[in-house]
Amino acid sequence: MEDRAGVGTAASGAEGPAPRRRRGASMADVARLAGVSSQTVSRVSNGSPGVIEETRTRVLAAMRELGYRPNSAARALKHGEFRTLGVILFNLSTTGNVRTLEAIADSAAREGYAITLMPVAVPTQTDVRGAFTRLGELAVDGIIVIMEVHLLDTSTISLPPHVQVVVVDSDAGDRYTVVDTDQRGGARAAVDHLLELGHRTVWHLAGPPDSFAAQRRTEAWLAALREAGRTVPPLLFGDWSAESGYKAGKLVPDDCTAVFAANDQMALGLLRALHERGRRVPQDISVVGFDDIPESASFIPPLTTVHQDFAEVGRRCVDGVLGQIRNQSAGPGTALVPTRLVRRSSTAPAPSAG
Amino acid sequence: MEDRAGVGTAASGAEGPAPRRRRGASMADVARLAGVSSQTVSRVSNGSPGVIEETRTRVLAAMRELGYRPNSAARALKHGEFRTLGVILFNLSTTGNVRTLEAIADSAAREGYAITLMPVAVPTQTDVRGAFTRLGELAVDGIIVIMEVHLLDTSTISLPPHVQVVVVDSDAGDRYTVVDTDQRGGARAAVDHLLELGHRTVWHLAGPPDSFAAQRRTEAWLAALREAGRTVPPLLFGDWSAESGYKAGKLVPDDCTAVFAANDQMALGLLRALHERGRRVPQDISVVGFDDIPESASFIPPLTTVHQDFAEVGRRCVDGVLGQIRNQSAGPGTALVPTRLVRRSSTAPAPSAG
DNA sequence: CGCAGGAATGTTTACGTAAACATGCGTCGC
DNA sequence: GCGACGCATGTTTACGTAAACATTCCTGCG
Repeated sequence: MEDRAGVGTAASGAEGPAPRRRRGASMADVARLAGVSSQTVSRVSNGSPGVIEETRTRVLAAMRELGYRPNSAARALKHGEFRTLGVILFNLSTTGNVRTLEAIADSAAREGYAITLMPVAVPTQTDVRGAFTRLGELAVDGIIVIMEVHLLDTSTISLPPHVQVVVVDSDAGDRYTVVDTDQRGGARAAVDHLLELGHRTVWHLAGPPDSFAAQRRTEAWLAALREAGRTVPPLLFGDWSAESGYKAGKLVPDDCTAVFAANDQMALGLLRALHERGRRVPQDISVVGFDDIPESASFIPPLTTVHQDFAEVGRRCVDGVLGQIRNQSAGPGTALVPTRLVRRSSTAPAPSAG
Repeated sequence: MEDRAGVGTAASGAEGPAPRRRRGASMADVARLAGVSSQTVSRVSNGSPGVIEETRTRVLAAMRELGYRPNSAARALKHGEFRTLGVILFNLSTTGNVRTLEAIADSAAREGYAITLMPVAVPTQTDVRGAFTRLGELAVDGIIVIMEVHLLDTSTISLPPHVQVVVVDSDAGDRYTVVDTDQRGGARAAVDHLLELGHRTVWHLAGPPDSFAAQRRTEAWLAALREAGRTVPPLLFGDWSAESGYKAGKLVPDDCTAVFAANDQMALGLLRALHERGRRVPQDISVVGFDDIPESASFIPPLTTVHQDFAEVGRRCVDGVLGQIRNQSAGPGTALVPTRLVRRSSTAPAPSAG
């Protein structure tokens, strides 16, 4: 009576209501039903050769009957890998983050990897460390951090060993692999474009100062103006929202003929403010955005903006972690994804200048 | 010589360059270093009682030295659960989906569950089934499907057994647990609000016809008009985008005094079109949106809209799956999350009427 | 002084899978 | 006709953890 009946799928007849196992059928169950060994089931399950057609059919039938599906925990334990990547991010409310996440998920899926999400509500040091720790204990082979604000630098976050990390949009290129859009190049292209159109100088509607992306775009704007020997107008700040762009739009002086906004949403608000003030775009004033969100082609007027290739960023992130996982290779360093200026109708030659 | 040396951490002296194990340290490694049994390490790791302070300290030190972190695959295998929920969704481009996902991730994290993302690029039957299969093999205890279009109904998608499913925004309430916003109630509140303001009838700018949410909002709009005995104007269709709302705004006839848009983005485009046409909102025409996205309070004029509580939806989804996982309970059925009308400045009494 | 009792720690085992090795049987070559 | 080979399948084992059970040792009481 001490046989393995209690482990069987069905009621074992004795000892009351049979503890009705909750876990799914295992290979052993399938093997028993098909009258083969569990190893043969394993071979069928993995498509390994060396199983005669008839046996395979019988095993497959048994699998179907029992609703067998492989236990990935056991598989992961055996293989030493989870085929899963963790993504830490701070919010899902900015276009860039969401699009990047989307691209990461797609790329990962294409490589046969799943994505485990680890959102961190408030980006405090403690929370980030907590997230890293939890992810470290989670079933992931690598981690991608979508880091928009200054954090990794300011403290010694201890990453779990044996887990590879790639960071998006950060300054930590000396310690981690960083994938980022070429913010500087994009911003520079935007400013140069406006200068070439004959504008004396270019105002800048910047994003929040603690954002890496905003910071780089601002730096590049400044550098471009300085190199061209132009006067540098005061900075305007927004918080990425259209509303903040609208507010900033009210502050732009009448003699300003060109504005470079750090993202398309703020540019949208800016356009609205200018419209309300009766300043025609692009005849009186030119506007360039950043991101090339889908809607920007439908703004009034269609927005000249800097296109970011989020899909490519996602792809490189995934390639980066997987590369590290597989070859042990690829130390710290920064990979830049190129941007390109998309010229639409919100920019034109300066009104009075040549 | 047949001892366990080969299993040890360091090189065993013979046979060349020692295969340098890549997996992290295991309990056995920690145990060896601390001079205790692996069971004691387990007890320390899980905070179980019955470990003297001195031993605990020594074990913790060994853990730190080896950079030990528990192997979640082994844990999952032992426990029979992964503490992970899978989320299937079709795109990350609509506000609602993203916000819901965010809420789900937060709720899940609070319950100690992680989220595994499974995006399905093109929502064809095949792809969905594929996603379900892959997720079935994945390390998840339950699945939440964010289903915006008609799919589950039209075929027999076979869900992996032993995995609980909750669906957001679907008609499949007879077969799955469905959590949804009270689309009908919200739409009805919007229409009633406009009728109470004395508008003869209300036009409707609907979302894409294959969207469940759009469909329900349209139905409720229709029902409300019919019950009030009003004439039913022709339907306008958009695709959720501001641009489509803008286009629809050009088609609204001059004698129309009230429009109910199926989401805030389309309402935004609508406002722009009306503005360009010189129709003042709300003096000449009232507009109501749906969703209450953050920006809607900053539209011109601030938009009266139907607030959706995405956080609550996410919470209920997680509660739903976890409930099913834990109690086996909760069969099919639909849970509605209430909506509420937020009155701002885009609605006013009808121009000529009462 | 000896033994009961309990606290601290160790040993065994099972979770489900799959690599490595073992077996058994049929067929082909000489 | 008999052994070697190879193919289909079975058996053993290990992956890392933790429950269940076993052992040791110390304390306190009779």
